[in-house]
Amino acid sequence: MNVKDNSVNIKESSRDASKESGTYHHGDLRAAAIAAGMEKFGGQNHPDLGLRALARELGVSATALYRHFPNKDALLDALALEALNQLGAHQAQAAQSVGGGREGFGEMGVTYVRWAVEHPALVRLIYDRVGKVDLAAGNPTKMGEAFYQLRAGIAATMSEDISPEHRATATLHAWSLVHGLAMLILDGQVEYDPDMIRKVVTLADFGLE
Amino acid sequence: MNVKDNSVNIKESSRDASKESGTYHHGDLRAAAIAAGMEKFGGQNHPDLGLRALARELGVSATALYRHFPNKDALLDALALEALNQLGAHQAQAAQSVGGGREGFGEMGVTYVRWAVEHPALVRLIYDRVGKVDLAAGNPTKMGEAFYQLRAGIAATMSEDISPEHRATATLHAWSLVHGLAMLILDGQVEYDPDMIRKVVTLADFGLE
DNA sequence: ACGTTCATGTTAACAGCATAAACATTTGGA
DNA sequence: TCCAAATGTTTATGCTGTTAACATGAACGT
Repeated sequence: MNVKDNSVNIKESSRDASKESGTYHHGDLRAAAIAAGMEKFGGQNHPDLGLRALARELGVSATALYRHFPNKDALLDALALEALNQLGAHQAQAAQSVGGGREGFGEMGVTYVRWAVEHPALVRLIYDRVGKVDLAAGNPTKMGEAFYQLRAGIAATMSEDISPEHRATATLHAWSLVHGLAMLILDGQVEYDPDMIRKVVTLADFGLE
Repeated sequence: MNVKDNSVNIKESSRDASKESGTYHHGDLRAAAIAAGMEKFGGQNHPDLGLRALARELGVSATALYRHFPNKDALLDALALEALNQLGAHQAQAAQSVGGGREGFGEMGVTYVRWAVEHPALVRLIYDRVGKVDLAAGNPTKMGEAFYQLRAGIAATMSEDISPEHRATATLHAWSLVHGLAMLILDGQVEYDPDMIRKVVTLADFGLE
């Protein structure tokens, strides 16, 4: 017999973990793994995930995740994509409820930084994974699209009667500013203060108004 | 007998590693370890150091480093401090050979970004370690001083007849901008191009001239 | 000159990690 | 109903950081 005398317990705990969408025989492990991973990264600063720990938390064997992800990096990629989509949605929503110009970008920047502060490990994960994935295999991944959306959201706060080159430069300027500010906060070099963020961000003048 | 028949070889390779400042009996391992670590991080993007690999490279036993560093983090801290000092020196030198105002800061920013691009793993290491160390034990570490020097270098490009608060805001703005730009490049989101860097950085207008 | 002490290095061992191979079981379709 | 594919478990391998016990050699007091 492969399974020992506590097999029933193991199965039960497996069932407890997730019993929705039970299309196949034990549970929807892949989704459960991503959900648990996202939750684990939610309140953390530095991304640190152990396959064994995650599997234990899911009530499943240590190597079970290899049926759904070829390796750890693949799981992290999935998490990073999920996180990037969340950030993108947040950002798009903020861009919608805001006008253009300096104040508009101020709101936009504050939103970016706040999301980063609230999900430090996820921001780190996003940039860490995309830095390795996109370069390795020149694949037009979904992460590429998601990043395009992000940049588009930032560019949306700028008026349209400026040259494309200047527009590109200004977009990069804005992205660098908010990203750098967020990173300095996450790395403990600057303390988070929304008012201060807005002051710093609204100092930006792209010559766009 | 504790040492096997190849003990002589081991000793010899240990001597080869570093024979200067031989104050104590085998070699100056601590310095050699830091030097080797710096070299290993020099041409790397993501910081990744293995104690065993490093020890092997130094011709020394796997656990020998524990006589000089309480743990791996302590070694990384030492490396980060060394790197931060190098960056600081580079930055101070750049600040000296440059005037104030927008162009001055442009030169300064290009220097910061270029150093980051040339030493990716070291920049990552610096911010990674300082983010954990300074917060954990509220110690007025040498890294704190080094960072102060860094900010001072950036602030030096600004004229003096502006209010301290505005000055602080502008400094943070400038730091965020160049740091974010550097990070986006290291993470593969922006390709390194000195001219573009200068364009983006000189877009900054802090109301300081 | 000699013996002790301390800094430094080595060996062996432990727990945890990612991962691969072989085996077991459940599901779903022919 | 039966076979194949999907999913999970067990076992094993080689890596990692770290600790404990032991060895060595240099420095220092007498």
